[in-house]
Amino acid sequence: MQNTLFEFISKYVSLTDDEKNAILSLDLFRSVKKGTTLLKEGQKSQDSYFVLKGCIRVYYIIDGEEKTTAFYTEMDALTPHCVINKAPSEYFISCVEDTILTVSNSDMEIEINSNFPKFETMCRKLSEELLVKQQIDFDEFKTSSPEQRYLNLLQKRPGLIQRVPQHQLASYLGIKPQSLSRLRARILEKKG
Amino acid sequence: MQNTLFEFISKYVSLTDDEKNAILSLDLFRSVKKGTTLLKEGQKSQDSYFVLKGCIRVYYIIDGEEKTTAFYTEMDALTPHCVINKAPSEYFISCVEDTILTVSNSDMEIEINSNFPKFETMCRKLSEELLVKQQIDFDEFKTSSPEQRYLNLLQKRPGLIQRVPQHQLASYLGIKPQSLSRLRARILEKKG
DNA sequence: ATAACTCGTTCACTTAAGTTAAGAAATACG
DNA sequence: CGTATTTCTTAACTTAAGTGAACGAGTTAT
Repeated sequence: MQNTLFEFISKYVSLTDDEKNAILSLDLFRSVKKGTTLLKEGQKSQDSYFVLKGCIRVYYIIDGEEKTTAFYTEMDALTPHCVINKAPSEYFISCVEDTILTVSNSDMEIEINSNFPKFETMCRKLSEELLVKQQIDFDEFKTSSPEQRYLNLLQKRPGLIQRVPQHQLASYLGIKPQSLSRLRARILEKKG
Repeated sequence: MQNTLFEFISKYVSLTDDEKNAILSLDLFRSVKKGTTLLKEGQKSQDSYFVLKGCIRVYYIIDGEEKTTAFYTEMDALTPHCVINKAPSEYFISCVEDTILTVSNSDMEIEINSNFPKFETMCRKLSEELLVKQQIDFDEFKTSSPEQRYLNLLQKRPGLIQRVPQHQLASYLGIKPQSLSRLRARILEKKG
């Protein structure tokens, strides 16, 4: 499990064994049951997450309806808006599956930063990379239909469709669950 | 015009007069005519932009059709994907209006960085801020209908609708120009 | 000045998504 | 084990977006 974390970090900076041990001594690892809510709307939080195993999702509740906007799975890092904003959260975060993740708060990060300047470099690289990735995702979303989005997702994250309830997937694609069912039936028809 | 740049920078770090002069000596300012293409699909580029006056847009050409995904206006900064990726650009950038902007390339940024560590701090803060802003925009896009998106845009960037051709605005909203016309007529009906 | 083009709008028609409702299948729970 | 609940699918109907075509207004080019 720890290897997953270090494998991720090694994409951005290389750590000595001392540095690795320093990180391990922070005791960041947590096990969370399916259905657990990590963050609620209106809450203030300092916690960032890194998913080692399992799946967590971000969703809003708008007019009483859940609107899922993101799924984070193995090797995905998530810093909620409210941590950057220092404002109450506008959304919920909860576990789709039993999940193992690291939880780190701002104080810890400041402490790591002061001991290991490398860490700051990693954060800069990471947020630059995420910015570009997200911009590409957004562009793809804007320029394609729900059906294309679904086919796209099948290619890019083939596992996700199996792991996640359809109604959550539907709202992630910007449509209603009924439309997703219909759309899938339509695709099968075309193929067969 | 220079004040606009320093006003922007002052949101992230404070500069001494010496530092300001060092930036001015780089001769970053450019005037560009409406319609000029700053970046083409397939091109490699190192240039980042900051809009002082005017408007530039990002668009893809997919199946021969322009798909506009972003407009940048006064005080907006833009680093194209290809600068981070070091891969050929997937999209075009061109001027919607006569525009004044700063153009800086990676080499310059590295040089500024080595002389003013402040500058690196600014970049980190900026990309964190942009990441959150963009995530919120994406979430809003996913969770709303074209009509809601249009009304939203009217509120958030009221000037933009006047400054930009309707067909570009339509594809920015994820719909066809005809649908935008219809949608606007529908809204007027409801009001009147 | 006229022809060619671009741009925005409108219309009729097609296609796909939203809505409401019902029922089957899977899951959770006492 | 069976009951309740959630999840997924199907269907009929409504609403909105896509498509293709036509038109007028404004722009550009020759």
